[in-house]
Amino acid sequence: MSSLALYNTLTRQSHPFVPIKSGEVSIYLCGATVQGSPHIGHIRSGLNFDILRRWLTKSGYTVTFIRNVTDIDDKILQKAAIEGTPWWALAAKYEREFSQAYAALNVLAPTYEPRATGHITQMIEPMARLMEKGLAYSASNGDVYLEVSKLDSYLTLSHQKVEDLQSSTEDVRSESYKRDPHDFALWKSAKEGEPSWPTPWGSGRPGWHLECSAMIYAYLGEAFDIHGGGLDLIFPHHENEIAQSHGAGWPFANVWMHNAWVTASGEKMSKSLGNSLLVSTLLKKVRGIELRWYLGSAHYRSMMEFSQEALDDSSTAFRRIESFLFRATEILGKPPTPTFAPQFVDAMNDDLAVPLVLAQIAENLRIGNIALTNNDDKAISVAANEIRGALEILGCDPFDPAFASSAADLAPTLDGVIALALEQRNAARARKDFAASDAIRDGLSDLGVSIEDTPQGPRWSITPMEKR
RNA sequence: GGUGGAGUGGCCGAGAGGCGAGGCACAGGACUGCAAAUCCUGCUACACGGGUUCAAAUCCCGUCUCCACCUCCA
Repeated sequence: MSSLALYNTLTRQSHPFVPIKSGEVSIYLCGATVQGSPHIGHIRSGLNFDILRRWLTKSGYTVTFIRNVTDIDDKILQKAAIEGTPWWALAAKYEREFSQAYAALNVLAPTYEPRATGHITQMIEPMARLMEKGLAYSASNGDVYLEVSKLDSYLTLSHQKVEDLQSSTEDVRSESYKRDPHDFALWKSAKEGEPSWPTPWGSGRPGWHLECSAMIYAYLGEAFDIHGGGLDLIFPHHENEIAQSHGAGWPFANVWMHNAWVTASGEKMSKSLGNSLLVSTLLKKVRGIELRWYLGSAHYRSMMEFSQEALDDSSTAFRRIESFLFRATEILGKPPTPTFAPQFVDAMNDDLAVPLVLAQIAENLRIGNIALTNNDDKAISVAANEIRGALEILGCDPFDPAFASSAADLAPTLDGVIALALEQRNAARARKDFAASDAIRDGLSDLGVSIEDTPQGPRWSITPMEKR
């Protein structure tokens, strides 16, 4: 049986995964800066790493998964000022929206979810170490900067040269405070009307990068296994995390994993382009499990071009799978038991080759449907078990209580009512009164109840309201 | 300018030297009172130009196009 190999952004290659502590895996994922509503790109990141986490857990590792919340930054302060609400209220509002979106898509809650503002004390330590080593300095404006030129190495993740970097306009403006335009802020000095916390170098608020280094050290220690995030965090965020943490004397992350974008019309989704697709908007069109199936279907390192058509196709495909599992459950008298086929294990171990898994599911679905018509319970069971096993890792198990709808308790009643209608239809069909039988079927269909005649008798399912 | 990524059939999307990934759509067929669902069959593609090789979508050289990052970003 194969063992897990993961692609490491640091080396641009896949390597066999070897955890620091045998049997344990520590993961840190850069979570959201809670300054707006979550769009599907944000959630794709959480979802990709959720699949990794589920797979590691199923592979027998004890996984510690930390995903932070950045609840203080320039944009949060700006937006709060514009809206006239306290910055912490704005941050909390969007943090709740992210939590709801994660939950709707069955992204497991992290082992711990630290907030930046709750870890100011922990940020002092790396700053102090960097100051002691002479790698950081306190500038005349009260900011604390990391002096990039003093580092042993810099930009090892993005493989760039410092001199090739373009200087930003901000750097040009603040050059008088920085010793070098490429130095970056660990700590920003207190400004009128902005929140601040005291430090030995004056009061202020954290720079963007320091919080992650500090929280990683607090929860995962000096060295940990996997650091994840979106592709756009490689530079500057992750480079600067490396700079701070290495500078502080910590070995830091072993493997760096980065997920690719969801694009719309070929371009990265972003608020400035106005092409953001909010999770809440899409959840009005498809169920959470369907949106997850769609967003999880591409390989995590591949760009994913969103289209409504692709989402609809994907939902239809998922309902086929679901329908098979439900029919199998009815025939077998119990839900399938998740199992993992060797090919599935190989695919997941190959840097999470989800698209290969999709092909395996499609093949199993075909075999399972044939078994269904042949009344081959053994084959039905094998196919259903393997499909459910794969869906479980992908976080799309229809039997997962996380996806149970509030209407579930109405199901027995509905079932009875529809069964009654179907009895009438069968009676009509028996006396060859097809006008009457079709009228019943059409009537149910108008209400969103679709009927399938199977060798085991008619089945019904509900078509979501928005699809009609 | 620097650093990466991508271009695969009508559409989506894997693969990374040699047995047609897979899905959707479409066409034909089986089943059905008719549908739906399901199954079977068909649709044989790798941006362009060279090269290496017995063999290239895959390796090499060149070209074109698109995307991302270069201090807000998942």
